[in-house]
Amino acid sequence: MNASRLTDHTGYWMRMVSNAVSQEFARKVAGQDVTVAEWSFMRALYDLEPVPPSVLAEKMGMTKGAISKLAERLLAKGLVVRTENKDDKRAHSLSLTNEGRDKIPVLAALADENDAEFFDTLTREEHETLNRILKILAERRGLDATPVD
Amino acid sequence: MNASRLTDHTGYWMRMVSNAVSQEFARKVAGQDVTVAEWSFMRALYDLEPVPPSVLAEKMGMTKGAISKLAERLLAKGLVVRTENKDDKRAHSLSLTNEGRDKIPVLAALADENDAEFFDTLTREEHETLNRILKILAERRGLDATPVD
DNA sequence: TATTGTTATACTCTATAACTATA
DNA sequence: TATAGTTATAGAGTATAACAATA
Repeated sequence: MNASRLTDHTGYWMRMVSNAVSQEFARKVAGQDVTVAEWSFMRALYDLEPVPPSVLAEKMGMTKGAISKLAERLLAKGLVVRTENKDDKRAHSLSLTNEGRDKIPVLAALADENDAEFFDTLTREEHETLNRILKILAERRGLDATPVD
Repeated sequence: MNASRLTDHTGYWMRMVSNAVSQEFARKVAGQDVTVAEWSFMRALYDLEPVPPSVLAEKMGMTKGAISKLAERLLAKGLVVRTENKDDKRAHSLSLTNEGRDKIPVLAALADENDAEFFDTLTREEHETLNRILKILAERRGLDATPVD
């Protein structure tokens, strides 16, 4: 085990790059009064709504406690609503409000901008390969990779 | 801007995957009484020691305040030492202690294990491509990609 | 004055575990 | 008893900004 072997950990470099990307993106969405985790939550809702918190937790790789806390904040911001389940009073579903849904394209544009800033340095082929690999990895972990189109 | 376009954000998927990898790795290194950020810090030191905190901050994409806090914790654990700079009494350098250096191969083995768990699902070529791309991205951001060998 | 680094403060993110309400 | 979800608590990670010491 020599020094150069140590640099070969994919998880290490992925964390390094991902943190840089997310930190910069956090700055961008702060102007919209939204955090990165909130964007992620809203993006997932956009595909899945109406969805119970338990399913969202599974799809996002988070605990239900974490989802609950995030949901509460988005509820307070008026971006998300709860809908009661008539069959089971313990359960409910989460959806975007109109205000929340209207914010999606704005935030997506910022995400595009941020992606460009970091990934346009890659060739088109490299970028596509990276996307493909990331989706494979997400899918294998049961994270919410939308069905192959 | 339709729904399917929204799934194409590289940053989104990278964060999803990176968080899953780091969370699992955190569980693994917890048994060594080390956090993921501490491992990252120690790995960087392994390549750069002795190094002033300011340089480490730059190489790791963190603020000097964050480095200071991490360094203090590793100092308390006996894994890192400070060395005074005789020319400039404001400055100092950080290095691993023998105990810290001995821990590196143990932690690196856990990182290998964790990488295998997540990335062995890829073909060898895909894995190598991913590594190459991540290093390109890290380098362009001035993060401490060790010199090309 | 400028620079190196620390400290104080605050907030996000997340987990674990205890709890509540309903089934 | 089991399940859906919330709440309480705690700690990691990080930033910003004020500060101290030295240059």
